[in-house]
Amino acid sequence: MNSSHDPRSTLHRAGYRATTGRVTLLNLLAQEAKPLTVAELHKKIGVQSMNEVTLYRALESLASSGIVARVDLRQDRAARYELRGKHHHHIVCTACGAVEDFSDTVCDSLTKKVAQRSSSFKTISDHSMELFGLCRNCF
Amino acid sequence: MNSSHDPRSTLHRAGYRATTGRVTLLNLLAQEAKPLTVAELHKKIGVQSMNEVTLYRALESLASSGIVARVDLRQDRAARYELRGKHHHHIVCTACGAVEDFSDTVCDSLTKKVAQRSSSFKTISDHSMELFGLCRNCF
DNA sequence: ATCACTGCAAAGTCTTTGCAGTTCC
DNA sequence: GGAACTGCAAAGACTTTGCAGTGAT
Repeated sequence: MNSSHDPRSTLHRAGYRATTGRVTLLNLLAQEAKPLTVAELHKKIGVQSMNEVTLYRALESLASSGIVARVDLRQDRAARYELRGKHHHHIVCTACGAVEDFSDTVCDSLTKKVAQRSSSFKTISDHSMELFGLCRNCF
Repeated sequence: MNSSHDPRSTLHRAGYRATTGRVTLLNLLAQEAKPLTVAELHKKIGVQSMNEVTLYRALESLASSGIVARVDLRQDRAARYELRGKHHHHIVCTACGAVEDFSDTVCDSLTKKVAQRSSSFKTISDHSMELFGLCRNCF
């Protein structure tokens, strides 16, 4: 049985301690459909349960080890975080902020092609791609 | 002759006034290879020549009318701006911050495909895509 | 017992807002 | 002349840092 959905082992595997706050954070992120800001996460976790600074530090750690991803959805100045599950991209409604995921079928090959053609780049390790438009409600 | 490289007419066409600061800004952006932060632009324009707040306001206007584009290159928390010429994307070196442009050949078709398949989105008007890796110097 | 983690307070960075004076059309 | 633009000062939003105390392993 895979342990990838167990916060405690996820944390331990990455060399972190399984503190209440971080476990709660990972559980919360696991059931979220879209990337959340630190303020949103803080509110959901419970303002009392975890200091906002601690949350910042936890997210920074988790992002640096690839457990969570930091996403820019152009919605505001705040960074958004989501669990790094299977690779995907976002479609964002520029009016209401609704987010839908989609899987790409071409990014990998495009990345390879661009890397080969580039005169100054050696390796490409990651990429971002988001679409922006209007959802049915806002159209 | 096309007036698309003349800051004054660019501004006028968009309904703005061709003030010294904005003309200088557009000229500066035209000769830049990569997106710059407000602080970088401020320094290049000359700290005396244009107040930083005015620069923020100018960039906000120009971005809202599509003359400049705001870009997120994950380098720091500051927004970066570039002239919106022909559509392109960026490869960013995660070590030194070097930026190279590339043109995409697949984004448009991907966008159409995703829009068709999406259950909740009506139209897609824009997209972002950046690649991250290591340049030859940092490899 | 040790070292990662936490909370609190404080500061730092980037950006926006208000308002009075100035400039472009 | 009038609306757009500007500068200055101040506030606001988001994030980071320092340090002493707490908790997980």
